[in-house]
Amino acid sequence: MEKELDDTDCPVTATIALFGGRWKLPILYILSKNTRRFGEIQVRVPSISKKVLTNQLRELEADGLISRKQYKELPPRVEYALTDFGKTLCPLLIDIAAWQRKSIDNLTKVK
Amino acid sequence: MEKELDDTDCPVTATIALFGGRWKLPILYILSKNTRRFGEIQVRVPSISKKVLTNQLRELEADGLISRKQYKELPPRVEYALTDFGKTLCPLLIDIAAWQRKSIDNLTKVK
DNA sequence: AAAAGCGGTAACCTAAAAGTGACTAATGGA
DNA sequence: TCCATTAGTCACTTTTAGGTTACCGCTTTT
Repeated sequence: MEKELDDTDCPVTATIALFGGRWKLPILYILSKNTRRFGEIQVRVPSISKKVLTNQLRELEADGLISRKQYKELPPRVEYALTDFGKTLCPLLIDIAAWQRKSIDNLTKVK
Repeated sequence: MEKELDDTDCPVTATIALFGGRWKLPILYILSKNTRRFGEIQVRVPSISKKVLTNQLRELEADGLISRKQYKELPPRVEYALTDFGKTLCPLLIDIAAWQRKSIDNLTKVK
């Protein structure tokens, strides 16, 4: 049997690396609706800690999906938004949300 | 500011919990094309160990996305397949793969 | 007679991720 | 005068995930 897929050519592995973190998709989903400040994101993903949120945002930024704009004020103000590249994910986010709504019976049955 | 989302009502969080593991989406993708035996899956996800593969398969099974059929033979034969519920994910898998193909320039640029 | 084949499990260990609490900056308000 | 505010960072500990090796059962092949 010859090998068909590996880490590099599997068409979903590279993608999952981008938003596979437990919080990345929720964060992207939140930002797909509005530009948000750090604290606003944190409130909307309640069980995430500052440290982890910072970390996830940094990775999303490094991957070019979100932008970070820091205002020179005190107290500090930082706004996060989807980049143009990040916005290309929106249809996917919508599809995922739609799938979840259709599947909610199965999802709750399983829990 | 009132809270709008939490872990339970965010429409993408529950979904990411289903296939958010590093290997789950690739496994589902493989099974979307064929029913596969344990060893066949392992060959197609080369850097995964038996232990982790077993673990991921058990979780996917517990979540109702895949089925496990064990034949009473020796050496053992076990076949994994998408359940009907799991099959409802196929369009999503296709969309994700399509997005990745369109975004490959950005993805490689970032790396 | 010995080894390979398959689909695991068990025990053990390391590495990565995540949680926690304290700390910072400059300003506005009580 | 002193506290609250925001978006983090730092140091430290705990939890989790993952890797590694060895082992199993029974039949067929060498």
